[in-house]
Amino acid sequence: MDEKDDDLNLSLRCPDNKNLDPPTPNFPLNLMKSALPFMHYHGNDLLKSPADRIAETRSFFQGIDVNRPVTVIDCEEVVMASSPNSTVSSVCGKRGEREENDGERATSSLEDDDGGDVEGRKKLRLSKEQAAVLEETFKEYNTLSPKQKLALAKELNLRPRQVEVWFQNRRARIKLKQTEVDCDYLRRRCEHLTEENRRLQKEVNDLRALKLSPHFYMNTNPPTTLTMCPQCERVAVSSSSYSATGAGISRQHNPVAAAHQRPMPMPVSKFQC
DNA sequence: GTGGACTAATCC
DNA sequence: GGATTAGTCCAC
Repeated sequence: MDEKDDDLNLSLRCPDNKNLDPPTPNFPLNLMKSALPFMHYHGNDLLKSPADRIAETRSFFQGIDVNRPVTVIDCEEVVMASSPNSTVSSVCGKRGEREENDGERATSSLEDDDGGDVEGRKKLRLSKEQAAVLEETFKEYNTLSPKQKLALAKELNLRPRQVEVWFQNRRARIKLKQTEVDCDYLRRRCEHLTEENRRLQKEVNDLRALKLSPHFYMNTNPPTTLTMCPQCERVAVSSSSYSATGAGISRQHNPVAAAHQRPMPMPVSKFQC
């Protein structure tokens, strides 16, 4: 068994850990463009790294009065981002309609009441900046309140529905990855326990063979006792007449005791001593 | 394979 | 009834 198993530190995420970061507090409700560090990627802003922008956004988010009323500047409005990486918001029409407007990717599109388009779905690729901000926000709030969603959508020039879908997918895929980690851990645990079971079975068989062995009944005065090592839980033979010279049970016929005496490399795991 | 988007089911 | 999840499609 790989000793790395000992380092397996499964941090099972509680499915409800979203509640650890309450979505609502400290989220920006002020949507004044002048206060939004990400709203304009013009001029010097383009020279800033995504990390700088994230830091700006973070400080911005944390500096907002949560109780201030929301100033929503038409969050459904789709504004073309100036960033060369920016893409137009996807459109949310029925499947089958989505191929109709391939040539119009760079234009804003008509939308229905829900912020969705009626022209058919287009594939959105988030810009690095958008993805970075979404990721950073997700680290703090893995679910968004409606106000948070609106604010973030406005900031990133996305539709609230897109932000919502992004968070849904993010949660789903993180959960999927966590499930894979869990499965891997359980598989290793199963292998470990199988191996442990095999070893114990062998010890049982050895002890049974020992019991049936003629040697077991020789020199039985004083009585031989089996004791279990509290550390490794292996059974050892002890007897007042036992000696390393073989007066008692020969180590050759007592593999358990022999194993205990021998400086055998012990399988190390957190389940064994 | 990744990730944005959708629908249906489920939860609260 | 709105929010979320599970499952899925499919553009890239």
